[in-house]
Amino acid sequence: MEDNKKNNFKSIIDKLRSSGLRPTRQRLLICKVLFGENKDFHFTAEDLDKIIKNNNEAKISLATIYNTLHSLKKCGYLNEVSISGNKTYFDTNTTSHHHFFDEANNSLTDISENEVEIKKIPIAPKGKKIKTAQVLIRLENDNHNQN
Amino acid sequence: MEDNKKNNFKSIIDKLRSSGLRPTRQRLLICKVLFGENKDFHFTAEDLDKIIKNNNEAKISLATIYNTLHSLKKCGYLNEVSISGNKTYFDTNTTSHHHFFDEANNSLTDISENEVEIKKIPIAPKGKKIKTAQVLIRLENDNHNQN
DNA sequence: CTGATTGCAAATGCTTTGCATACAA
DNA sequence: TTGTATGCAAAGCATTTGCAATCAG
Repeated sequence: MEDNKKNNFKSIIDKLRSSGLRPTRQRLLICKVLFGENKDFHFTAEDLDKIIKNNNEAKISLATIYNTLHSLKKCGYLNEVSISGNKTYFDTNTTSHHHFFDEANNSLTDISENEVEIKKIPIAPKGKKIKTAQVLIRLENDNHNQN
Repeated sequence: MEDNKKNNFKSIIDKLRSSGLRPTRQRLLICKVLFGENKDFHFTAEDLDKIIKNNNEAKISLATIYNTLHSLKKCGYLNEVSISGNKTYFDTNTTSHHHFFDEANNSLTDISENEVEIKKIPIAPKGKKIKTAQVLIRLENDNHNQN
């Protein structure tokens, strides 16, 4: 487990290097938070800022957080998800997948690709091709049947 | 056709009234723009502001445009679509439907409900129920086969 | 009249930018 | 040393809010 983390850490340095990103203290810390645990999650720049502040490992300026998130996105280590209005959400899960969006608390959850099956899909307009087809399932509270 | 517009216009007044919205000059003008032509479209508050400015019918303050859009949304005459990042898009098509999003030019197009069929869908988490399931198909340019 | 609506300008919230300082190679 | 990256504070947008003036019923 410790070994795993070390390996992850080392591989992160390599990944950054191979993408032309210098493995700076700030980038490593951010990557540790984002990719250290191996569960996928969604977050905003400010979420990440808070997590880092709470871990109270040396602080990172918000500007650097934004820079780094965009760099990681450009290199394909993060996806950007546009769902709830005005904030930019990032997703550590870069594979093709679907989402639940819970309107009661503005939270986003992954749905793995194989839990959804699309049977019929329109053809792309001329000169275009389909890049991805993602399903967004909006949830609301079920007051009649709380299970 | 003129009759149709007049009817639309009249029905808009009625609609507004029946939703408890006073048919003010500003609201009528906005509704005329949004629902006068009977094709569905997508727009931002600023788009609407420009359209109204260009038509150079009496100007409407941006704050009022925002207010009105939110009122119309609340009454179910508009849908809000969150797709391309930081701006809020509205959609005059309030029926359940899907979208193409063309990444080459950031444009959104409707896909009618019956062009898509979802075969398998996950069950909602406890205490929640599914409100809608919408498919977003991202498009990119097809450079190999322009048709 | 009386409460709803408008319009302005100021305020807010998220994100980006400019630029001097610090750092990695 | 040399170009990259960081951090701060300021600027930039889209959107919202407060409040006085205006309008609809």
